Amino acid sequence: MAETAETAEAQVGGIVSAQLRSLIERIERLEQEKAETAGAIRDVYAEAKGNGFDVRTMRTIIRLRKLESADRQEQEALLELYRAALGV
Amino acid sequence: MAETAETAEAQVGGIVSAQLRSLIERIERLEQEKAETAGAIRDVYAEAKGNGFDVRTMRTIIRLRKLESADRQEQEALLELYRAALGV
Amino acid sequence: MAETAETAEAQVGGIVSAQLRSLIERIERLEQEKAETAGAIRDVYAEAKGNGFDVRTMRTIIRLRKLESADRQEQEALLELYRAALGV
Amino acid sequence: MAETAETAEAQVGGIVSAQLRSLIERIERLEQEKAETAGAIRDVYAEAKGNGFDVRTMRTIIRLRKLESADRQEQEALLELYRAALGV
DNA sequence: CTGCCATTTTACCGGC
DNA sequence: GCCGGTAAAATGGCAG
Repeated sequence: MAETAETAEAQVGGIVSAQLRSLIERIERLEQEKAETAGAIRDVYAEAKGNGFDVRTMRTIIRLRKLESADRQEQEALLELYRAALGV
Repeated sequence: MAETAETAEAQVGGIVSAQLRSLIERIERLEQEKAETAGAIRDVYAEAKGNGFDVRTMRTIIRLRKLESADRQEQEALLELYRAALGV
Repeated sequence: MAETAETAEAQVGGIVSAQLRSLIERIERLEQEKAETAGAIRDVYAEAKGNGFDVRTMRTIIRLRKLESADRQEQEALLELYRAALGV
Repeated sequence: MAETAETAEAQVGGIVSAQLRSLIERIERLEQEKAETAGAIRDVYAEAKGNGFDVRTMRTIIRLRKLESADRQEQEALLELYRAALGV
């Protein structure tokens, strides 16, 4: 066996370090992607504004639609909960 | 006039300090009140559970009702927005 | 005896339903109260800001004060914050 | 020419409406994409946690890395974090 | 004790 | 260029 205890430990530290680096780089890549998508959204709003639409109103519409969809999902969840509670 | 510049400055610092203390104490008092209300809510859930109700279901119902009310409010806000936009 | 089994059951269902409604309303009332207190807290922060205080620093002070069992390091941070806040 | 003024106006309204719908759908699509990327990030954090890494520390590291113009103090904090993370 | 959900804090974006 | 408000991230608390 060629490695002393310290060397083995160093290897483990190296491996852990490499894992950490890999995870962090993956996250940073994804965050960049997310930022780009956010940029694209901003561009669409800007385009809309350029075509005379009111951004504030658009945001309200989109928020409302999201809310309605969340509402529907909740209703389904509640129904499912009742279903389970009643052993149907 | 009895005060040197330094003394006046110290007075100002003292006043600012007293203001800060007062504001912080008000906030802490309100936060305590909020915590107490949160405790009361927990108690009601505990009571409900003791009477055989399913807490999870109750939470879902309450969340849904809040969502519905938020939805209604948003719809009104949207209407109001349109109203304003059209100069009615 | 005037009630059939089904009627009695329906009564029980009605009572349970009323209990549930009552519990939910109590919780909703308390949550509203809690929201109002939260609003009051926001108002105090707004007032503080209006008087030239830094809200972020105040939040930090309050958070640190909540940790009554603050270790030495936190005490130092608190001191440093006061120092900075008062421009000493 | 077959269209009255009102009809032409209705057409314009229809076109505006279609434009608005298109813009909103584009935004909603992009927001969904953004949400999916956010989900992927959460997954990576979960994986990291599963491999024994401390998520809070990782978040701090990533935040510090984002501040490319980190001053010396931050660099020291980063070093300290790595040191703690690797148990040196 | 783990995962989920609510709350709180931070960051961003539009408006003035 | 700043302010205010709104959405996202992060932390803390609670149920299971």
